[in-house]
Formats: sequence, structure tokens, C-alpha cells
Amino acid sequence: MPELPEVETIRRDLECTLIGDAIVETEVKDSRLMSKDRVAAWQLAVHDQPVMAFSRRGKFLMILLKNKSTIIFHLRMTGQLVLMKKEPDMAWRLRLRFKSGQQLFFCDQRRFGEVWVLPPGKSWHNQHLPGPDALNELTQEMFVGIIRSRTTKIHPLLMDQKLLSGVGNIYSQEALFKAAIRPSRSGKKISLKEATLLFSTLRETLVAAIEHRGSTSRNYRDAYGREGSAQDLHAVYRKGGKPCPRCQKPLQASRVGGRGAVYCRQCQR
DNA sequence: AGCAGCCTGTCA
DNA sequence: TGACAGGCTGCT
Repeated sequence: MPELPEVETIRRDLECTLIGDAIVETEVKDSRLMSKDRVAAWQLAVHDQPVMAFSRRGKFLMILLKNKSTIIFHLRMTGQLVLMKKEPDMAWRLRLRFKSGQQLFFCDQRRFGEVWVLPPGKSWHNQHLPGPDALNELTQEMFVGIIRSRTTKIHPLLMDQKLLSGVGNIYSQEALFKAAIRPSRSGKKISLKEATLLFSTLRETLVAAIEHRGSTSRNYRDAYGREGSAQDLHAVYRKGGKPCPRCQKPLQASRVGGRGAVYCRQCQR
């Protein structure tokens, strides 16, 4: 799915294009996204509302409306938010039409994505509340504390959205490679020095990916339907068997916590 | 901690 | 045909 850098790229695109524009009409095409009996309430909440801001926390994208309602998107694995004048070629699940004539389509091949609307003054359901945003909120001290107090393997630890939010399977693997730490290491067994280094490599990885407008391995597109180029930076993600960029030995493909994880047996300990 | 399930598509 | 895919929840 889109991870933090991809969602941030989309957020910035939408911010450039839609601030101040009002939603004049919406259409829900997939009842799995929103049941038919909820559509009327949804439309009442968002129709004729100008967009005040786009924000992001972890992988959640929020649209703040003038009436203080908030639309929240989670794109999961294959969700896309694309601005188009006419209907896209692929199937779409939701359309937001704006006063300017712009249309925002929510496309989502695997249909895991979700959308909610929060009424004014209401906050996140605790169940969904993400931990501190990996880029905007997480400090080095917080990170080191989170990592070194748990026995969970570091790869799933970095991807636990309740602990820190925004990191997924691509950027966890990349940050671990740069910090020379194996994905299967227990958080508790990571030294203070290593945890500090990992905090830096994670930040660098995320920042560089945003600068390259996200990683397109298959489905991801920005809000203008364009591919990102951060995949060109990947050292290990989906590169099992290829030579390690540092030592040239073949990279090891493995599974850690039920997820694919590629690492270098020589460089990462 | 590990796995099925939610979906659809691609690749070997 | 089966395995796997950028995520997450809920169950055991």
C-alpha cells in the first residue's frame, strides 16, 4: 500500500489543487465502502463544504471541511486518490465533485481501503488511533524507548501503527538495511547506538522517498495519476537473490512476522 | 506469535 | 495451479 511517503505525496498534491474548493456532489459506487443507508448522512455532512486543509497522520489522510467535519481515508494496499476531469479507465469506488469542476476519484483494486467522516468535535475511535507520526511527531527519545522496551522482532515493530505510524513493509526493510540491522532482531537486543542510527536511517528513508514522490511498485499513483520514482532508491525491497549494494553477496529473502523481508546476511546483524 | 480473512491481480 | 502482493483486524 501507500505508506507514509506516498500518502504525503498525495496530500501535498491535493493541497495544491483543492484548498478552498467546495464539494458539490458525491457518489458512492461500492456499497462495501459505505452502506446505502449511510450515504444520506454522509452527503449531508460533506456537501457544499469548502475544504480548509489536508492533513495526514501515519497512513491516514484527512480532509478538514469548513463545518469542522473531517473526511478520513485509509488507502490500505491498492487505494488511489486521483484528480481527473472525466472518469478514469479503472473502476472507482467514490467520486467527490468540486465546485471548480475538479473531480476526485477513489480507486482501489483490492477494495481494502476505507473512508469515514468524523462529525465536528468528535475525535478518532480509540481502535483506529494511530501512534505518533513517524516523521512529524516521533522524536529520537520516543523511538529508542519504543524499540528497546519490546521483545518483538524489529521489522514488525517498526510496522506496528499503534507504536509509530506511517512505516510499512517497504520502508522498514530499507531503513533496517541502512542501519545494518536484521529484520528478525528482537527490539530489546538492539543497542542504544543502533536504535539511534535506525531512527536516523528511517527518517532519511522516508524523507528521500517523499522527495522522489513515493515508490511505485505496481498500483501506487500520485493525485495526478503519475508514478513515483522512489523505487529507484530501494536497496533490498523485493530484491531477494540480487547482489547486496554494499558487499555484493546475494540478498536473503525471508519471512518475518508473516511478511516478506529481504536483508543482507553479511551486512545486517 | 501466528494465521485466516478481506479482495483482485500477477507471476512462476 | 499455487504463491504472493505496499495493510490491518480479529481470532486462537
